[in-house]
Amino acid sequence: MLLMEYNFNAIEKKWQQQWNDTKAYQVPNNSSKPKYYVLDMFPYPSGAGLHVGHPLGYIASDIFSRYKRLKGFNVLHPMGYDAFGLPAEQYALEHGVHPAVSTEQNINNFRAQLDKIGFCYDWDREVNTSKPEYYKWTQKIFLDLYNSYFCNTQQKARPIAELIAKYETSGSKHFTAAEWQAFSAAEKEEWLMKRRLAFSAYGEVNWCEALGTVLANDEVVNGVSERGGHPVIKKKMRQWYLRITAYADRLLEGLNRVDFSDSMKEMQRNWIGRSEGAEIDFAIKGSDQKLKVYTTRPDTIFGVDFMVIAPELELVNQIKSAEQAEAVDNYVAYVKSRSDRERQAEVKQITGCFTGGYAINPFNGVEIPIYIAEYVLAGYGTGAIMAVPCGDERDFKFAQHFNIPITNIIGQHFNGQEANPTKDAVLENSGFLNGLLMKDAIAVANDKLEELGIGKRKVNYKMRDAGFSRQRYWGEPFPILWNDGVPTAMPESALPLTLPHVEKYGPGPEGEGPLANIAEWVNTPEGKRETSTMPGYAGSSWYFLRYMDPHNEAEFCNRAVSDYWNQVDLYVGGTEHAVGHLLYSRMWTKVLYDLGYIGFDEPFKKLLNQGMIQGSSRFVYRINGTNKFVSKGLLDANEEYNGQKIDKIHADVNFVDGYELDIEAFKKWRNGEYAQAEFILEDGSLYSPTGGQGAYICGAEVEKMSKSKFNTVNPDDLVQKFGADTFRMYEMFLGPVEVSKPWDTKGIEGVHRFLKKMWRLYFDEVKGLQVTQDVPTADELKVLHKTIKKVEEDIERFSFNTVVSALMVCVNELNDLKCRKAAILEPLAILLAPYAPHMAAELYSALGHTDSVLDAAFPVFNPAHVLESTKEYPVSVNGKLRTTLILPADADQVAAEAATLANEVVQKWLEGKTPKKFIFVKGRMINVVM
RNA sequence: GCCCAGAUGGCGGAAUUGGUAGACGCGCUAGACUCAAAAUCUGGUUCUCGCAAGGGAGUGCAGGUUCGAUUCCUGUUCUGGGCACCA
Repeated sequence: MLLMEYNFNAIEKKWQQQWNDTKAYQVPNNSSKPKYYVLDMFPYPSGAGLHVGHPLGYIASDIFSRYKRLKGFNVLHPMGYDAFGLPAEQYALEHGVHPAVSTEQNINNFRAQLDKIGFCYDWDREVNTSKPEYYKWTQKIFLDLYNSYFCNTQQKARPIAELIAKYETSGSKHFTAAEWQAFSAAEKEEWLMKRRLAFSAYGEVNWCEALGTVLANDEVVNGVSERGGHPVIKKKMRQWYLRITAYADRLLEGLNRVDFSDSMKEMQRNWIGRSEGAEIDFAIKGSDQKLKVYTTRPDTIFGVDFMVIAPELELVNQIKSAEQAEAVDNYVAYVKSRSDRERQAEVKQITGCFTGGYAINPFNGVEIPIYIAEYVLAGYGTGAIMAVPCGDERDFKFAQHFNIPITNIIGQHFNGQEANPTKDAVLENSGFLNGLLMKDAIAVANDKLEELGIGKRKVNYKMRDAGFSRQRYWGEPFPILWNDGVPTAMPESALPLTLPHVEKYGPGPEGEGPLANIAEWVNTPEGKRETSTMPGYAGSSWYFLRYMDPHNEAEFCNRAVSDYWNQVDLYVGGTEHAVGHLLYSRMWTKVLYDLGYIGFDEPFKKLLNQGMIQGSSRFVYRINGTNKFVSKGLLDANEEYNGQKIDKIHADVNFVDGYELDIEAFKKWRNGEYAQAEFILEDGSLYSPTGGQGAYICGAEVEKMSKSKFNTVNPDDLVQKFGADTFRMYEMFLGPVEVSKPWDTKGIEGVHRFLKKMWRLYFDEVKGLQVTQDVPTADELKVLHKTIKKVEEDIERFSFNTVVSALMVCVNELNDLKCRKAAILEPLAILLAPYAPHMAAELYSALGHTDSVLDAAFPVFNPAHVLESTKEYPVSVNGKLRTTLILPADADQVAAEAATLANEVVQKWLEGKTPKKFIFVKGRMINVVM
């Protein structure tokens, strides 16, 4: 009995213990082996714990790490926690539990769940962004950002001290050295703030007056607060920002040097949104003010029929006419209640308001009405556009809606029914641009604008500087002190500035963060502390560096150590971080590189995106107003039962077997909420606990996996029931890692059966180990080497699901061959090791090894074993497959043609005619065209 | 609305450079073993016509390129992700 059957519980416990005891996953910072760094996007430790969707990427990266180790690499594969964030604070608000306490509990829970799956993390390197030992360095990097500026000539970050020195000796284009020296501290700081990489400025936030607090976009639903449904408006507040726009071009350029998917690069490029155009100053009728617009199409300037400016611009108040003032004010108030998203999304419903003001076209003197409209955002370009309805669909619809006459500058290219955004039309009605092709006219128009001094070429970015402060408690405090509105940085020696303990998590006065309520913390002899905290992405922008040197108390990461580990070779995570986290961490890396802390300026060499695992929800159907449930098949096409309305209710997937409801479990669910319910089964009979064969069939839908939909599946239960090895393999077997797919627990038994079947190649349940030392046959070697090739190629291209299939095929074939030979089974155990490390270790040691399977050598493919002397060709006639033909592997076209035409099936389809064409692709196929 | 991605049997998926569509697994089904059940094993399983041999159709939808298209191109529908304070 002992170890003869596949006792996964005992095996997994034994090897996890052993690997723990021997520190088998500990990774040294120096090694004669080549290095390889495999990183997962670390998790936010949510209170809901892990569901089966979370480990998908972790398992993929774990397999790859183990594979690389077998291939002889020194592999860094760490794990940690992105532990600051809003949910813990929300939980604190609702339940009074301190975020530090709930976060620690959640981390312990996560850790226990992760450990069961058998990952090869070096836990000695664990990081936790909410620990002072960690955020000390987040604060230090913030100070570096604060104390640096982006030098436009060198195109890199430099210490701000260099800029100050320059100002002192030679001034700038805005002031002389003498003027600088005469500035007050506040005036100096005002100038420096314009250059610092981390800077303070005013920006808009979601403000909820009723709650007295700033809300995250997440907390605002349809313009009102999620909690309480109070109105939310935009309000200006002092914020911290990171000057990521300074790095826009380098962030674009760096994309050419990293291995991300094209779509991921595309998303980042679109986010950065670089465009080349012109800024043009329009005179405003009856005013000295200028209206500055940004356009990528200066060639269309004679087609401008109206201007649109962002409602929040100060200019609006200066140009609105007396008659339009009320309408303008009402519209501005309306826009204040709208989110940026809403403002751009609802194109069908056109809104806007005429200001009563006019701009003057500099080339023909035409008066152009100025409108305000929500679709123009203040944050992009100059916050004002020149609208050309014949060339832009949104402008066209706007013009139609407000009955603005449309000027056609592209002749027959414009049909009056819709705009035509072409650049290939010849311009008409366009003064000095007449007769030019639009794409040629752009440069001509730009030259003219610059010559006349009313405009200039300008590169614009859609990307804005990143908001870096939150009016929250659970984040890194800023090492900043304020005196009379002037910030000063704390010295690095004073770090970490630890987060003080609070009892209440509500907002401070004026909507500041909760820290503002602690007077003794805020007020110091050196000044008032900054009361906002850093956002979630602060700690995650550099964590991959801390893993390299996690215990260093003198620096965030030693240069020699980061030189050794260098870039992350493989980074695994979801596409939802495409533009946020990935851009921020790329920017931080570039800054740290510019300042000489590290020797590379792109953090992630290769990015692998894992898809989302969706939930497969199950529904039960209650007849409306009763406590009676009806099986799915009894519902009619309108989802009604005998004309009665039904309530569709989520049932917990964990007590539905396939589609069949476990009625007794359902009755006990939710404290017996449905204990008294009656059930009409699929066969129409009424359920009774004692009799009957009938079943209650549930409905099913694919939805996001979420607690509220009762479709989450906990990995712990599956590991308990089938073992970690089965669980790991099944997660991979589900489909390609990159693709989203629904979870269905049902199939896990197939993978489990496969592992048992493989086990029985080595062990007989009665006789024990059955492996022999006999010399393998050619067939057996062919099966093995075919598998080695497939497994290696597929892991290298991250096709983990097909590796599982290949191993299944291999075991099936060896089983058919009744192969029991160590020469075959030992390499096979090593092939299995990255996927099912526990079972592989057990098999490997059973074969007599005292060394660890973790450090075995990956089997080497030998093509000699898989050579074929013949090839079965598919033979098509007119592209339709009609038969197959076995030919020698080295057969040439002449031989193939002779054999094909002699074939009786081919002759039948040729009906005695001579084929027009004979296509032969060696090693592939034959096609006869007639 | 804008950006990105996806769609193949009852289900998850395979087909790596345009070359035998449906590997592998689930489910279903027939059988073996068993007093019975579980476990295990063997066979079948895209749809359709046919007793069979053998045809026909088929990779969201509509077109196109090609000797040949799941794969390339154009258009279109639906689904998922992101859109700047969720992480």
